[in-house]
Amino acid sequence: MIKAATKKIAEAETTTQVAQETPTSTDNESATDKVAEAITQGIRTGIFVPGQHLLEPDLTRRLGISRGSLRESLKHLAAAGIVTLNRYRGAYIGLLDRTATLQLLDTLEPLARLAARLAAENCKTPAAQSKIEHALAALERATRSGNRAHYLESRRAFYDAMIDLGGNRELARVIPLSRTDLFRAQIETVQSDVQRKRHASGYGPIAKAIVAGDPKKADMAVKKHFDGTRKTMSELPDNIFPTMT
Amino acid sequence: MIKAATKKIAEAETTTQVAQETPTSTDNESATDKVAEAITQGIRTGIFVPGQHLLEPDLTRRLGISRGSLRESLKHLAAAGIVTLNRYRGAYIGLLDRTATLQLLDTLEPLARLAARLAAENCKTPAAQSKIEHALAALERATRSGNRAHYLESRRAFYDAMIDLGGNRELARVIPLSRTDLFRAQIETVQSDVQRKRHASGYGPIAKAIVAGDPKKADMAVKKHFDGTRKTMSELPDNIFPTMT
DNA sequence: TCGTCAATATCGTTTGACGATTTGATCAGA
DNA sequence: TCTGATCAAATCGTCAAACGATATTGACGA
Repeated sequence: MIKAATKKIAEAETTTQVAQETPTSTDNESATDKVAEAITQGIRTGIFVPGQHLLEPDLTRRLGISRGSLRESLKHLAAAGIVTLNRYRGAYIGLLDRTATLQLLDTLEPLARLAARLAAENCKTPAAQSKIEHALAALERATRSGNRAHYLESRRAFYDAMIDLGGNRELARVIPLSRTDLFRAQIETVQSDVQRKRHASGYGPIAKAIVAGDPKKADMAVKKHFDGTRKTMSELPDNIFPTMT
Repeated sequence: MIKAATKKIAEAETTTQVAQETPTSTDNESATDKVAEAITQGIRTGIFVPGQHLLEPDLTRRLGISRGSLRESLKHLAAAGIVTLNRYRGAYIGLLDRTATLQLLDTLEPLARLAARLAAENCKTPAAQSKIEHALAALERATRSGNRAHYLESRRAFYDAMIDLGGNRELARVIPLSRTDLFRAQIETVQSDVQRKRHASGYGPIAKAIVAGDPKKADMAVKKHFDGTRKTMSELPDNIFPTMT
């Protein structure tokens, strides 16, 4: 049975299509950055599955780049925690067990709350308010659409808008380095619709508090959002997490 | 589609190993990792100065590695914010202006406070307590010695001990990705002795609260420490920061 | 059935090469 | 003299090929 599963993974690897050139990509991007972007996008869209083994020869063929550039990309992604490198064994898409997920939430929460507070403090102009509201509207639209990649993209866009509004560059640098995208991509595939809805509904109060310019309320809204996520986590069965052997 | 992805997760579970890196120091370091370590250490010792331009030919000669490996290292360091890469212009050791420094403190503070709380909660055994006390003793010794590299090293070791004790792996991953080392290395060269002493004295109460197993007090001690650092920052003249051209 | 050992696949690293871009100096003209 | 264009050198981004090192796999024999 192990063999069969392995074969299925192999099939998925070989039949996976290269992510077509992103229409929004700028020409200023280097090849290695484009590859990194392709992989992160592939995780969002489900082309790459958490835990999947990435083979250098395969990736170089599919992405049409040299091995050196690919390895630079993998180094970059490894530093961001998206892939893990095992010496002489290659790269794997990151995989979070239950403990790692809870620790991720503990780490991310204070950063997200800081981001919300800063955003609320700086949300004075109508332009800023509309940016948050637009991001929220897009997120709600994506939630209704049921398209997983679209939802994950909008969710990240909402965070980006919030962080950008706050104006703290270091925060903007660090938050994406937490493995939130990985966590979301992994959970998104296993949670129920009601859990998904619960999670998505948490962004409304956050946006409202930010637009109202109320840092304290924004902070609390984010805290509540994280508490809800922890609740969802506690409801998920053990078998969706990798087993440590 | 979501169903399919779920199935993929299940398959990945059975066929892929949990990417679990060995937390302790492993000697199976690759050359690129060693180079990255050499550069960060070089920053601590003052061999590399913030803002310095790193030339690939020079570094390959000096470090005795190939260009490919060096570039992988630089990619890793860039992801960690230690160096910044400019297309066709090369790599520069990161440089923080006053605003970036304050934003760095704002971002790092909640993480450090979380680390202190977790450490205090888990500091039940005598072994754990002695580890913190040893780290503090080494830090105080380094402070008295006046050796800058030694002090920066001990300071990081103290943080590492605290983070390790807390047991949150994600926090352990994210905190080094903030550019604290860069900030410290930059400030260390310009602050006065009284400022240096003030900063170093902040670690005593933190360690004491952790050893006492008092999360709340540890949290407050870290907050005070950061407030002191902000005060030091406000006392530093503008001319020590890079001028934005 | 289980352990041993060779074959294979993949990774880590080096070397060399080529075009693309920036940089700095040179030089002509106002 | 100053200004601007021109050109050569330096450096970077990328590719290709190769070699040893290591892990994985599968066959073989006890």
